[in-house]
Amino acid sequence: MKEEKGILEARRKKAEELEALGEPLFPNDFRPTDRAGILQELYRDYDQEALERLNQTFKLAGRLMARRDFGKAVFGHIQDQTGRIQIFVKRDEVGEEKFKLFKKYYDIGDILGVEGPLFRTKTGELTLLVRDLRLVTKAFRPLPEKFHGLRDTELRYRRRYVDLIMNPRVREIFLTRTRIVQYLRDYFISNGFLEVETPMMQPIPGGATARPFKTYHHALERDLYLRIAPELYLKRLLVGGFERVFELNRNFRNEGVSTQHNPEFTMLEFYEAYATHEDLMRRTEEILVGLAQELYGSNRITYQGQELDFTPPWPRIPFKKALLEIGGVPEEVLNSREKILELAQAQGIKMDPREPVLQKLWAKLFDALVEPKLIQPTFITEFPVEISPLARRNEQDPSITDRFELIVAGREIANAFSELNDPRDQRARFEEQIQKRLADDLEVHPEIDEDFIRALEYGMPPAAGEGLGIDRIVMLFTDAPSIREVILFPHLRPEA
RNA sequence: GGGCCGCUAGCUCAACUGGUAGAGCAAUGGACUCUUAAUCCAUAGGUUGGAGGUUCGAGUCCUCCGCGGCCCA
Repeated sequence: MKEEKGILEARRKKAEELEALGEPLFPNDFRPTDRAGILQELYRDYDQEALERLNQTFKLAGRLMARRDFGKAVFGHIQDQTGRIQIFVKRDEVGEEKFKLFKKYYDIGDILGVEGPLFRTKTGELTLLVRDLRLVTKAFRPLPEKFHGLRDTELRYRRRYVDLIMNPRVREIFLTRTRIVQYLRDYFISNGFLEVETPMMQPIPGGATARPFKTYHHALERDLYLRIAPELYLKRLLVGGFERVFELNRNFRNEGVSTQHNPEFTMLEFYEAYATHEDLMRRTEEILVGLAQELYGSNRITYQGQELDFTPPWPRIPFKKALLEIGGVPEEVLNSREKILELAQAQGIKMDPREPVLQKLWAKLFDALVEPKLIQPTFITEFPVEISPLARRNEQDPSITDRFELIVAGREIANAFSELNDPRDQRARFEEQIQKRLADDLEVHPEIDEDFIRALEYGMPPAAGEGLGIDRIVMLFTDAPSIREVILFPHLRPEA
């Protein structure tokens, strides 16, 4: 057994003493009827007299966060999901025996059940005068320091439960995350979209270019991959006759972990039959403005010190034009592999010189030179067909696609296009992708998803689809600099 | 992947050019019936992220490693 250090040992010993006195440490028969934050709100404007007239007692459970001991009376604060409220425990109110238990055996960090009327202290704070109290859950570990709380970033992520106890701002971020997810779900449901669930484990990972996680199904004796995107399955549903569908769930990509990337992240993908990417641009504007209004009552929000204005319409800039004018890449460079590689070298942009697809090099330039400069919401359109294997070709110019990406604050927030529904072209694009694939490229799967082609052969209605990066949207609307601040349990390397 | 910064008591942080590792909060014992970072007295608490090295002597200097953060790409 691991040797325990002073404080842990003391707490354990104390708990065992309490247990020996016949007090259960983890009872489950206390039923609170009130909550701290609700009481604060309800009785905010009640003065002492009004509270007395109420002539009512309240019952709540919460974690003891602080105590101030005066001998025969103790002030404390208890905290539940909704907030905090001060409690006043007096010997004369709770009786000698319970008072002694409280003073000697209950610690900061314990969850207590308390009962009594509300009053106002001399300083005017709404306070529960405790008539009865008991231990609901004994804490065997001490909380962090009351004033500074838990600051160490690493510890905050590794022990998010402590982070949530100590830092109200963190609770707020995750409450906002839930509101955002609920808003989006409501939006799509009320616009006639069906929420569906498609496979997380796929025999052929598709719908994006990314290195997948691989696993193995023993009974089937086959490899399976955690999905990198749900796209190909959602399109099968369009074939099946569901005309508006969405899925809001996790994707997995086997890439680095950092403040901007988590190996599992949340994506909302939606597909709309008989719509085009133009329609989706308008929808995207509507959705983000709606969120800004819902959360802040304004089209403008502040992100990391800069103001973002979501008032539509947002600029639409063709991909190539953005490279030339925003990225400052000269036209003659774009058409020469050698010159691109030269430029990349000079600017320290990482590129594989063996990469056979010129447009993939363009994409690298775009990520490095254009994306970071786009702060206000901007649609980039007309992506080259070579890097858009699932998007419909533009009718006038078959070298580009009817696709857009939404960039906000230098980050890709959404990716959408009118869907390619010609099975012949789709097969040709997949074949092209595999043919041009470098032998050690783990981001392009070397097999064609034949069943997906077969589905297209049955006829997929014309449609447009979009993926919204939920973590990034939450970052924007909670002013979070790191993806780790908006994911409850972000992946970190194993503890040192 | 590269550069820089950090890792010291449960938590938040000190410790000059290398010279006996400290404080506040938390804890323990005590005083106190309107405090809110309560106050006052006392006590205890450490393999300084890990492994090597230099030195009479290392938290401090050097090397390697681990984890995190920031910046670059």
